[in-house]
Amino acid sequence: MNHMKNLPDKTVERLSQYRRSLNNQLQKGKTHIFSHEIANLLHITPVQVRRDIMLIGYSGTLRKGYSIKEMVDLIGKIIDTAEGQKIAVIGLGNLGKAFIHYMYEKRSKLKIVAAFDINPEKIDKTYEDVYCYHLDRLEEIINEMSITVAIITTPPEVTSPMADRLKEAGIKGILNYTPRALSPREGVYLEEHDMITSLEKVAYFVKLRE
Amino acid sequence: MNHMKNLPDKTVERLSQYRRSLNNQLQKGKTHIFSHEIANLLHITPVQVRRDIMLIGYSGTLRKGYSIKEMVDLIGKIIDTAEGQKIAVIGLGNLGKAFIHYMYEKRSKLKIVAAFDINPEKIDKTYEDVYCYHLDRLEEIINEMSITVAIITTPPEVTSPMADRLKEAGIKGILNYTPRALSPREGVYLEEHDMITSLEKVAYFVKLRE
DNA sequence: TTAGAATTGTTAAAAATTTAACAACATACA
DNA sequence: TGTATGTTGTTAAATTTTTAACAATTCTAA
Repeated sequence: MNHMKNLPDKTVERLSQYRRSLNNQLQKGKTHIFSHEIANLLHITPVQVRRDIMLIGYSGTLRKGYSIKEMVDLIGKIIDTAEGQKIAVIGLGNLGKAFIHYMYEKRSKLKIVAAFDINPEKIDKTYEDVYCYHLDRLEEIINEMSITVAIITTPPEVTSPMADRLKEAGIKGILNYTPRALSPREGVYLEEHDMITSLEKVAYFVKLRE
Repeated sequence: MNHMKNLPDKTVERLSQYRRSLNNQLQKGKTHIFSHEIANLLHITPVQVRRDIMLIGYSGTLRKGYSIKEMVDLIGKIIDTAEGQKIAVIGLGNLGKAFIHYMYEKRSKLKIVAAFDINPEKIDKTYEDVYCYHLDRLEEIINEMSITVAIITTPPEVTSPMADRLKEAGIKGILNYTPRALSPREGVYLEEHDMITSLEKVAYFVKLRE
């Protein structure tokens, strides 16, 4: 179980995707699955699937494949903390709401427990069961609820100061979905996602093929 | 100019990020920039920056660094098509709107020219200058406007049939932002993005550090 | 005018990631 | 029974990506 500390980055990313697809299959009533089936779902190679599975220390049975249930549980043990982590959404605009909606279908132990905004019309109401607080109460609520991860979906002008504030408030991981890139903060894991970049990548490869 | 056909995948992804940061700097009045400055902005290494720049065939001046303007233009030449590509958003929910809003600040030649939905309240109105059509007119409009790329932000149940329909309609690149993974379609470049995965990755690394 | 500092461009080495290859085994069925 | 088929688990090879190293150059200023 301890070799899992050293899982390759790429494998970690795929684990989450495996679970997404495996849960789908589970709902369809499937109980076992072969490596090449998983590979098809994610459009990667079967070898890669088997290798990842090896790395997390799981084994399938030779002619039946892998137990979907067992794999989902194991991935959960690796990816989630025991109690799950708590997440805050900073900025309850379209993107913030999209996140909340996304998480609503509950694939993981991760839970969005609070939203923050400065728009009085949004404050002290819930959006899909998530309560929206005034930004002034950021530090207080993060502390009270032991929130560890924050998703920034604010306007780009305030991205950077917001990251500072989140760090001060004790946040350990930031997912930045605003168009403005952040520099890393000591002691805070930072993941950037720029929606335009993902779009430009698609456009580039479309162009290449012409 | 022809060696650019073979740019490494990772370099292509970074090009778009370089431009995002360089444009920021340009607005601040900066005209030249060193490799280590760019590296700081994206939190990568200066060597990597220089190597990427080498690969796209650009050169800086030895003590002044790189001309920001020239780099932005060159990246544009590589990433954008001459006229830019046209993009459709499928599903004008929170996520669809977030995309439109994001693109509003216009960093690239890419342009969202149409949205599609089935909600009568949204149809035949514009959202931030993007006109929303009824989904029934998908094929017609894609054809008329020569739209090449589509972003799927529909509910997960219809992700897969929608991809089929988009392929039939002549779409060349799909960016899937729904929680349901797609299998690849012949002749269509597919990029998946699952918001939960990006969140789980952050949560995983936060957990690791404890 | 020469030494020193800073920066680029590029080749080579290292590290990470993916893919191939194949032995071992289970099952089906002739 | 035993042979063919299909699948896993794993080592080794190949590929991709990152990092290191350093020569070449420009500028500064002693």
